[in-house]
Amino acid sequence: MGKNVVVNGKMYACTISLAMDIVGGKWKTVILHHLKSGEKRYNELRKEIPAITEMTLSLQLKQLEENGLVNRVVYGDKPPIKVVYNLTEFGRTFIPALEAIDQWGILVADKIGEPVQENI
Amino acid sequence: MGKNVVVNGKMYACTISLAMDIVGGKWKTVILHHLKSGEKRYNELRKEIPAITEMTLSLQLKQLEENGLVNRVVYGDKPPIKVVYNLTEFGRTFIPALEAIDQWGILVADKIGEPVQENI
DNA sequence: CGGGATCCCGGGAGATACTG
DNA sequence: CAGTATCTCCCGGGATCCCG
Repeated sequence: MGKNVVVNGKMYACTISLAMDIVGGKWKTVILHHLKSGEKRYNELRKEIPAITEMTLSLQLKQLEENGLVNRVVYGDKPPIKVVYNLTEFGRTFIPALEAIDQWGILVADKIGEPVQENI
Repeated sequence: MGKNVVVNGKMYACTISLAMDIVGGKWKTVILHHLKSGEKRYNELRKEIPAITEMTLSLQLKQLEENGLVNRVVYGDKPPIKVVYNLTEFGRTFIPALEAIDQWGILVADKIGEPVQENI
């Protein structure tokens, strides 16, 4: 039932745990979801994910980049510089799973979520 | 881009973070994956997921049960008792996402995983 | 057999302030 | 503009032992 796999020196008993080790955590899937629609600048991501802190956002982006899911492109060498993030080809292979998770989240929200005003 | 949702008093900025809050973590998707094929006893799960500790397994099962994904059925009242876990109807709604994650994990393993002997 | 109690640790994540 | 540098807190998860 799922063969053992070794990736980057770490051993996984099944492919599910491998996948969750790469895209698990509180923010990674959220970031990937926001990059699905196209490239985004750092501050765009911050505004679209208000609950994340600067430090956590840049840390998660770095980890996604290290795992080859996200590409980081820098424009300019003197401040103000411009940095753009987008999904790599490998990152895009995760989109089907991402959408399946999103669909399930929508189902859960419809089923047991309480409605909330958009604006205060 | 994804409306705010409140579930169990917690607020989520998008459905992805809601989903990850329910099935995230190191073990929940792995457990659900092993329950996909049918009901399992506690010790069956332990043997199929050797890397998990007893305490963590029972804790994760309890949380899955609290969120309505897993059903726990007890047979007998004097030790040795028999406890069986299976997916609820709601838990089964997560299977498509689970399989999408699994497929992606397989893809990752094929792409960057190193092969490993099954037996020592 | 299927857990609970207890103790513990590492790292994920936040708050605040600062910088090339 | 796009981050770092610290410091801190919290808690998911592990280790060990025990129990109905």
